[in-house]
Amino acid sequence: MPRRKAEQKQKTRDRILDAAEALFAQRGFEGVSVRQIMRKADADVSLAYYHFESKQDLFDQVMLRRADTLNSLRLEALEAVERDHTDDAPTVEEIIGAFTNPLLDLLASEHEEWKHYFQLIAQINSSTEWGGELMTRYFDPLVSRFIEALRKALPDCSEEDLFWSYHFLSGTLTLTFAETGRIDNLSGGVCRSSDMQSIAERMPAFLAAGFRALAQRR
Amino acid sequence: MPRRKAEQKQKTRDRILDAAEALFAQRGFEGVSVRQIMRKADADVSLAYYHFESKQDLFDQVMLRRADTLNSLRLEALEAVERDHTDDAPTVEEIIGAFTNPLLDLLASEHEEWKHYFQLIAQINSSTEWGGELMTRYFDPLVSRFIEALRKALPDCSEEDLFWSYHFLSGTLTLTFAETGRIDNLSGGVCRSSDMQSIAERMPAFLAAGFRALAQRR
DNA sequence: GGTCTTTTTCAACGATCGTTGAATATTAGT
DNA sequence: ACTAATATTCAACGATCGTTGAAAAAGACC
Repeated sequence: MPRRKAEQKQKTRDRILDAAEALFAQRGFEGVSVRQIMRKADADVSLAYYHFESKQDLFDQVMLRRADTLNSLRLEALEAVERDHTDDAPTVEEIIGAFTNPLLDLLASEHEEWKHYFQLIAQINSSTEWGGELMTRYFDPLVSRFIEALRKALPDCSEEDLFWSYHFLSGTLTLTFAETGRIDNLSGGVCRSSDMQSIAERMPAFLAAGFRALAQRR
Repeated sequence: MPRRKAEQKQKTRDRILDAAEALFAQRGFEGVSVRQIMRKADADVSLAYYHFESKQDLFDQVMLRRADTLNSLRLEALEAVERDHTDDAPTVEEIIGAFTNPLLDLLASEHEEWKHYFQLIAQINSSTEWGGELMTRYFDPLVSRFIEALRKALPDCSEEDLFWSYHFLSGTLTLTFAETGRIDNLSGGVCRSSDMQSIAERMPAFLAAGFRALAQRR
């Protein structure tokens, strides 16, 4: 097994993925050309087709690259919370925290990379064209696991209310972590999209209250 | 003033706008070509450039066409709620209802047209590239008016909490009304994106509880 | 050093892109 | 009916698109 060469190849591949991730996040799949991606990656156009099958495949690999990391961290966080509750069930806040805290941690450690990734997810999640298959394939299994935990935390909540609550959460989450800057404009600088501290303090409380409101509905 | 001809022109213009709206909603600005739009509108390519300055202008006019209608209906609903409270302030639920009910009504009366429009808004709202200017220009003034009403309903709420609460609401709203079908997949058919009745019953309660949770935070 | 395999570059393909100017069809005003 | 104005079509432009095959460069193995 050649070492130097395989390493170099992986490095090039990652450079292409990074460039693609940033540009796709900014302008969407159709808004970016392979040529622009490779220019940003400082490599020849056709090199993209040596490392990837097609533009579509390149996009899929961008999505896949971080999906496993994210899913693992979230699952780990959920299991840690459950481990602390051997007899009783974790609270809604704790479960939502396990779902959102990994995102906050990742943004704190490697901000730019994950910011682009979350922007990409936000776009896909609110698109009818792409969202369906992609989100279902890579994220729904873990989401079902979280909903299962929430079901135990809210035993009186109906299935419909549970799914709708998660759906509302999903919209809040994807928009917030996309850091679109919308709130910066609207608030005239009072709030900043990138202020993860403020988000961590507020989002779980806001969403948990919503879950409880629907669960206690008659 | 010529009547028949001006009418025909307006009809053609609307046909182009309808086709563009549907396709932009489905695949985004860059994902659709002017030729595809005009094929769907059953008209020649260059006719697009007789009615509109450019592809970008066509997109802007698609956005503008329904913005005024939507803003007016929302403002009217808010003022109706305020009229019913001469001495005390409206509740958070009522204000949120005035913000969301017009969307439900429009979807009930002209479902397809407005569905495409809301899908378009959802895409723009969660995009860093386009969202900034467009949303700020056409919707933020009215949003500020709603936040003002919410401030009166929650006099103890800090400014930051108020803006963050609205931001969370905004994510929930745009995703939900885009009818992406995500919840249909996730729930295995228990919930349907197009079930406006279920949304009307749940969303205001969910969001109002969130607002109150942040307002009562110490 | 020479050979083989792997990585990168060069040059080009047909298709489609947004846009335009001139020609044609349709309607308005007289 | 004739003319002027408006609405629509035809034909084409240069640019860029995603993608490919063959040549060149670089590292691995003997």
